[in-house]
Amino acid sequence: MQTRSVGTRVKAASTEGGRRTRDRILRAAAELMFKQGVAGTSIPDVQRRAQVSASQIYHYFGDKKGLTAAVIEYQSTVKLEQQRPLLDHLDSIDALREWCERAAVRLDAVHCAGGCEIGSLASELSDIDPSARLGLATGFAAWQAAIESGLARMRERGDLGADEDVPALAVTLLAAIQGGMLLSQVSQDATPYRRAVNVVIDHIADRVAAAQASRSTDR
Amino acid sequence: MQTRSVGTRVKAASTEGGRRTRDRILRAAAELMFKQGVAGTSIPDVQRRAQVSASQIYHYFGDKKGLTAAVIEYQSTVKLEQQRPLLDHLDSIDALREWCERAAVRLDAVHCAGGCEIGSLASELSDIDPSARLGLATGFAAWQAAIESGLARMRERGDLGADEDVPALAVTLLAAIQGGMLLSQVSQDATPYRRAVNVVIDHIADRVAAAQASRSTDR
DNA sequence: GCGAAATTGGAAAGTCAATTCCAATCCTTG
DNA sequence: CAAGGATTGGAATTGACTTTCCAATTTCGC
Repeated sequence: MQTRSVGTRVKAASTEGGRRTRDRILRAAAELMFKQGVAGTSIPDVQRRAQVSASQIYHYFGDKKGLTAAVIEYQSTVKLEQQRPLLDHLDSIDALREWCERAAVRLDAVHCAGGCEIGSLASELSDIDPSARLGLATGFAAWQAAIESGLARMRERGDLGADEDVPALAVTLLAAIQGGMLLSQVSQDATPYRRAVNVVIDHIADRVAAAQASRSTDR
Repeated sequence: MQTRSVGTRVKAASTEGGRRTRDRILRAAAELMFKQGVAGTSIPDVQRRAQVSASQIYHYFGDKKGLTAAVIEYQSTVKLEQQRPLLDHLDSIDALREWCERAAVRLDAVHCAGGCEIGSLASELSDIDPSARLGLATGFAAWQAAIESGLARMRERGDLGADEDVPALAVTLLAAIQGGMLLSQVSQDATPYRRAVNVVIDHIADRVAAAQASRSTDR
């Protein structure tokens, strides 16, 4: 991963004020890139939003690519941490529904603007920025791992049959979330997201019911 | 930012050569915008690719927004027509699998670059170009309608129970396709797409099996 | 074949973004 | 408090892109 370019002339903030500035820039850039896309966000845009001068941005991030990379990492980790309490307990149908519905409420709140923070970046950057693609792949992997680990626990516990393809179920839920958010973004209505996600969870619930049935048959 | 602009100074090609030029531009723009995004595609890019001068592009499309709108319509109708034979017969589990696998093969062929022609445009433009969003919503609606009509036929036929929520199943499959393609694009591996789509089709197949079971119970 | 309309080439204007640079100013540390 | 690095402001450079414009040139209807 020769993350290139970023290695150039990037100073880590070593003073308190510096750290706050860097943070302000990062937040502003993340918000703007989420709302308008990376290409639609100019450095002057970020300057205005963060109330900083150009040199501060270049001082801390090197160039726009470096800033973008930082935003990707920021979104990946921040969104993950925000949901940590929920993510760590995705080991029941109810927990899955609750987690997905949480996102639906957020969609409602913003009238479905922007879609998924990571998904939007992924769609825009995957094909044109290899190092960004890597970062985004890592972000998605973390998400998928969280879902998988919940499902795996359900399987160990016997809620799911030993033969269930947990990775496939996990990736399907993630895909439904991403695709559902995209459809909701385009239609400006969270219904597609809710439907897609709930159908997939219904399917998982069916598998749970099947496991239960076969268990009671066994004895 | 109303739909305007497109109404401005756009000449329809009235001569044969003109039509071919317009077409060449449209194809070039569609391809480039697919591969590099709309923002990443400049007019000079399109000029080079289509071997035309700037004035020809502005002559036929008015401005970049008009060109983008034309590309959206082009992708919507062309992709739909390409798949027409399959789309009109999505009324069996096998047909659904065949249709989705067809797309998977295409993903393999391009190493998952670009994702979905409509989905990529949707993600990039939905939030920043209202008229583009409308066009994309129409495009997605056509897709969804095709899936729904196949499922509806299965329901009429009794393959699916009368109580099945066909629109929800259809939107879920569409979401899995879109989300799966996104995940595949990011990971450069068609596996996520294949898994997501097949799990959703498995679910539909389960519903078909359930309908069959309840039918044989009835008699 | 002739005139009008369609089509085309290519230069040029105007804008704006990315990035660099240098001179201030601030902070920390000894 | 003085040196030196960290941080900041803002102008200047460079380059690309969108769009306009006008002068050819071709094509079509008659």
